[in-house]
Amino acid sequence: MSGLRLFNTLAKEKQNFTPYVSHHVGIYACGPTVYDRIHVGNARPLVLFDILVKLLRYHYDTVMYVRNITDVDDKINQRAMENSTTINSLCEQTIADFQNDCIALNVAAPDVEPRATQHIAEMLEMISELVASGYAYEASGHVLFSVATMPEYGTLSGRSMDEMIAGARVEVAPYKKDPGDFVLWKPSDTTQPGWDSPYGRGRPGWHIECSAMARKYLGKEFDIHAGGLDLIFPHHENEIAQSCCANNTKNMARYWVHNGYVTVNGEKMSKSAGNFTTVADALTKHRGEAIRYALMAAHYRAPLDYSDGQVSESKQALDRLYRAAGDAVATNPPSEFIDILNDDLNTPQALAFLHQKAKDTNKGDKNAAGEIKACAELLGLLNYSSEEWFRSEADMKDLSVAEIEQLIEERRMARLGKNFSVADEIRQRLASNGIELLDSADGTNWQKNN
RNA sequence: GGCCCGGUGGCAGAGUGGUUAUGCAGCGGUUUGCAAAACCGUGGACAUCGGUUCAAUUCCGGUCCGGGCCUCCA
Repeated sequence: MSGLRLFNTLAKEKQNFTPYVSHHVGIYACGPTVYDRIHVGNARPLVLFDILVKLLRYHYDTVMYVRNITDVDDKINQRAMENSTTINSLCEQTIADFQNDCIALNVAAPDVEPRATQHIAEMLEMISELVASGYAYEASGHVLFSVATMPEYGTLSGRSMDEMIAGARVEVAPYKKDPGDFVLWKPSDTTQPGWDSPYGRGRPGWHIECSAMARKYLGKEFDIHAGGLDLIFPHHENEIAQSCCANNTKNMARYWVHNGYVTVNGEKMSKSAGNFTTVADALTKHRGEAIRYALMAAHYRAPLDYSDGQVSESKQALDRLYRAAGDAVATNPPSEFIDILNDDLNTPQALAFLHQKAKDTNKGDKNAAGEIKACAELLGLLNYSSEEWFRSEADMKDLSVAEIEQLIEERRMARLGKNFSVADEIRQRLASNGIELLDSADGTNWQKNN
């Protein structure tokens, strides 16, 4: 019994979480399409589901976390052409960049990170099952899923076929039997990546890879499927259709978890809107850990407005935690903290709890610092020693550590001689180099400010 | 056009049918040669209009405003 409760999009309410197999959890999250660097909006689910997986690992003996990489997609083809590069080298470069971004944000690698192009056979197998059982049909070189064959289609997103047809703004391809039918396989010309198949040389539609890879690594029915709100329809709806029909199961995953958007001035951050900040850009101004903190500062289902100011505040909040926790050794997270995270991953309240513990530490509670460290581990925060945190960004172009320490010694002598104007000059000089001096009974410490 | 979500103090952001989180910023203290940190105290909010209730920011309904999905999207 974990006590974990999650808001399940399928049920539209918070539910107690129980895995299919006791002590074991399987979770799948939709990963990036590797045609471009990820932006802060893409980073939110990475960080949140990283925390969710850490919490699951805390509760359960084994957790199988699968996060795919989509490396076959028409956006990739287009971008490779625009950049006069090959699809392969674009993908390899983007994956390498992606992994660096994850490291900077302290997002742990999943247990399996399957790539679509390495699972074409599994996709074709699932497609042939769907065709054989009448859920899919061939038309004009395409294979399409027939939504009319699945009465439950639309359950996840809460829309009926009638509504969708009523609101349809898409041009419907003439070969579709039904406007809602979606592509499982499509023909490739000689310039496009393609694989031989019973339907001719072609490439997979977007959705089938997740169904095929989830089945391979997690089985026909698994516990949690996660992703951004914008994947509910059509992506996840279509995954469910493919998987449930091919596998003859009631569910693909039992719990569907969706994170809210990162917004900019209240509007969704997205590639197409052009209002995005890449993680790489954000990292030129901010610490990865501060960005990570900012991404969990709002509840995961609520929108999160991204701004430099927001990240700077996160940095200040982290400073406070680092000062309080220092280099204490992590003990165990208090049950109160676990309860907070168990309640649908309430990270803002979890952070508030850490700040409460910081206050306790400052007031003399000897256990609180170790508890802060332990809690922070679950959130993937406070990964540095306080020296690393407060000094690592020090700009050493003008002053070496030895020079800083020499100046501190000169200042100490000046202070001993009550020569405070000299002491203040040294403080000023260091301050203008971004070094802040901290006097205490034990002597003078220094840190990089801001 | 259809469907969905949200509006909390200067800002960010939890939560609750009655006792007003947390961070940053403000104010007054303690401390400090200075600075920082820390501590103590303090001001300040639940979009709006109705309804239910002994009591509503919290439940219900209308209004206004904002956002999203229906098309690639985390």
